[in-house]
Amino acid sequence: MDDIDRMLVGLLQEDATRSYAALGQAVGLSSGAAHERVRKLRERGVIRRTTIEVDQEALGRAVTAYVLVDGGSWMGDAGAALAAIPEVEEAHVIAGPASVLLKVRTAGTRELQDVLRRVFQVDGVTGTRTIVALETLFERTLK
Amino acid sequence: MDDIDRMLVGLLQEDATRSYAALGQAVGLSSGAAHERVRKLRERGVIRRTTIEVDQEALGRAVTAYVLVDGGSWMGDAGAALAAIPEVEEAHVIAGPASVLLKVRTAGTRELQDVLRRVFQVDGVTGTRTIVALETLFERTLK
DNA sequence: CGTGAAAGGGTCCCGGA
DNA sequence: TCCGGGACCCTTTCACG
Repeated sequence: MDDIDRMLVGLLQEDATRSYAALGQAVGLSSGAAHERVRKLRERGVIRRTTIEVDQEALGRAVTAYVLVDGGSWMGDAGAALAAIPEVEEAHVIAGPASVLLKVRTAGTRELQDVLRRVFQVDGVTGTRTIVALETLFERTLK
Repeated sequence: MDDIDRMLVGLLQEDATRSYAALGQAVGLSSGAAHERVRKLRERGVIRRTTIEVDQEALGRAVTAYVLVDGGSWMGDAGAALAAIPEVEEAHVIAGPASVLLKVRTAGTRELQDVLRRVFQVDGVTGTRTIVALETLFERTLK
């Protein structure tokens, strides 16, 4: 995990369609060496996978909301129960004004209401507070 | 934007290294036709770009936090001012207990404190409340 | 851990339906 | 809009430094 590895990760975050030849040239290595480094970054799990970034609105996901979830008994795997709700994009156990914070994306407010109902049915949940995003200023990948 | 397009988007979200031949086979088209559809999805902006998913901890980003930002005058482009802080991954104007919600990733709590200081210096900001993630149950791409 | 080259496969652009 | 073919580039591997 040296500076060259960090450069390769940065370049691939910007555009993962770059060829190994171009990557190598950018960091001062042959295509073979660049290929080998990227292979190892994948192997070690630094690079999890290569994906596409999708415009969620174009796919009918117009509403973004954050949900603060209250409740005490997080010993049972609430994680799995929350993961079973397809509209939940993230779930974090938090320090602060609630137990868990969710990021949720739905087609509309009606569907959001439905997701909240399902969250409420998860074991140990005693309440939810929802924060709706009116406008997303930006969502980006770091560095 | 028909069912085939949606399938192609789903397949590429899972693994963007798939060949057009494999994509075509999966949706019942030739490699050329699959290529053409994906090209148009990019052109229309449904597919924004192809990237890699990086293990943030492996890159020295151990702390994830959400910051509720208070303040009234969001006419000046606070968006640009917030985007100038590299540790801010997302920024949303919200309805609820604050004006803006940020997602922030830093190496440690010391760096988080530094980010909060810079957020406070943005025009119109009157206060912040920070929610630190103790454990991330999951972060995934939808569908 | 790096290079350079060779073989196989994929991308990408056609003419035609 | 899709198919099939072909030229070209890239990936992937390997012997060697």
